[in-house]
Amino acid sequence: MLTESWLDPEEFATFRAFTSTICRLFVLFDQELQAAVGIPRTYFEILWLLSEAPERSLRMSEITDRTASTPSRITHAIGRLESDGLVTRMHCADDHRGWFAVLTPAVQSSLGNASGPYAASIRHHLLEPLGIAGTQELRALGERILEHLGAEGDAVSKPDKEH
Amino acid sequence: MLTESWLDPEEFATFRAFTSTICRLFVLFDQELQAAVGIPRTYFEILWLLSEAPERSLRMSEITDRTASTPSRITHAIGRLESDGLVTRMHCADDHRGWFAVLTPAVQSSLGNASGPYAASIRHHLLEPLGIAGTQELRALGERILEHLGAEGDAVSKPDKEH
DNA sequence: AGAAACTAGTTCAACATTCAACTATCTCTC
DNA sequence: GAGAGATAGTTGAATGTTGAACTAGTTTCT
Repeated sequence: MLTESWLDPEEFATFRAFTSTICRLFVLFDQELQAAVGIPRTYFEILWLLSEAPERSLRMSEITDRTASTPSRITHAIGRLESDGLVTRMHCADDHRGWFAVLTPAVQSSLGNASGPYAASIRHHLLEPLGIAGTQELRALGERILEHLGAEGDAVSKPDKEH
Repeated sequence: MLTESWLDPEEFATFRAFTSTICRLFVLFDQELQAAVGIPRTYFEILWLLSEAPERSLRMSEITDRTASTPSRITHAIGRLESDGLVTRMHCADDHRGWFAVLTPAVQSSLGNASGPYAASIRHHLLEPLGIAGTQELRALGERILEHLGAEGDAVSKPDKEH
């Protein structure tokens, strides 16, 4: 152990099992999508969000928030998706600082192939092994953590508040 | 929705809650560690592994496995940690293809500062909101998924088996 | 109206990750 | 013991991510 204030074995085991599982799942999903569409999972999540949005479009900042990402990353991501012809940018009329990312019609056909296998992979590697009960448990736990993160508000973005 | 074979709302909600929670947690942990030691979380995990290992050393391949990573990534990571003076490489006597990564004595003091806040962050953002019962549930779920991944063996590495 | 502060998004450079060769060693089999 | 195939790890180029500095538009306050 690195210090005496380290996690106790119980906590440690949970953290490890948790993160290691996630990492392995993410790797699988990434491979699946890379093979199917040639884009990373994080980029596919953006297309997914857009596909559900009204007008198939979202503000850059909205994408940033919903993907728990950063403005910079989204700028780069949309840049690449744009040059792939999957997305276009549209200037925002209300707020001239803002931009919308809009799904192109082309994307519909080119991604139909991807979403099926991706969904299958999620079902196969995450949902099936858990079963219905486990799936509900997992969702409840995830939501509890998220709630807690949200409740802390700005304290989260300033970790030095802890001391 | 991108296609008719997409996830149903229940499955969708679970997957979203799950991944979004993880991403947010990982971002927090990353910031914490970046501030404390100036290395990414994934690199810190390697140091953590090494600190627990006998002789404070592990084979490259062992690190690859335990971090659910790739050989290339570990090579690069150890390369950086080495040039930071946190790790050294030691040729493996038994198997001349192999190398050990060994924690330097220097690292003990320089990481003592980091592990405390990191542990606190894990406790604060993950374990506390769940409570003891939730923590145990989470571990059980993680292990179930992992078991399933393991059970599939090589089928996992060849996703085209699904069709 | 005009300055200060804030917000949306981009840019650039440093850094991390991936993927596909590639080298070196080991193991198995004939 | 020689050759085929497997395993351990590295390399380098392409790609993705981060963080700080920046531009431009918007709000707020007086």
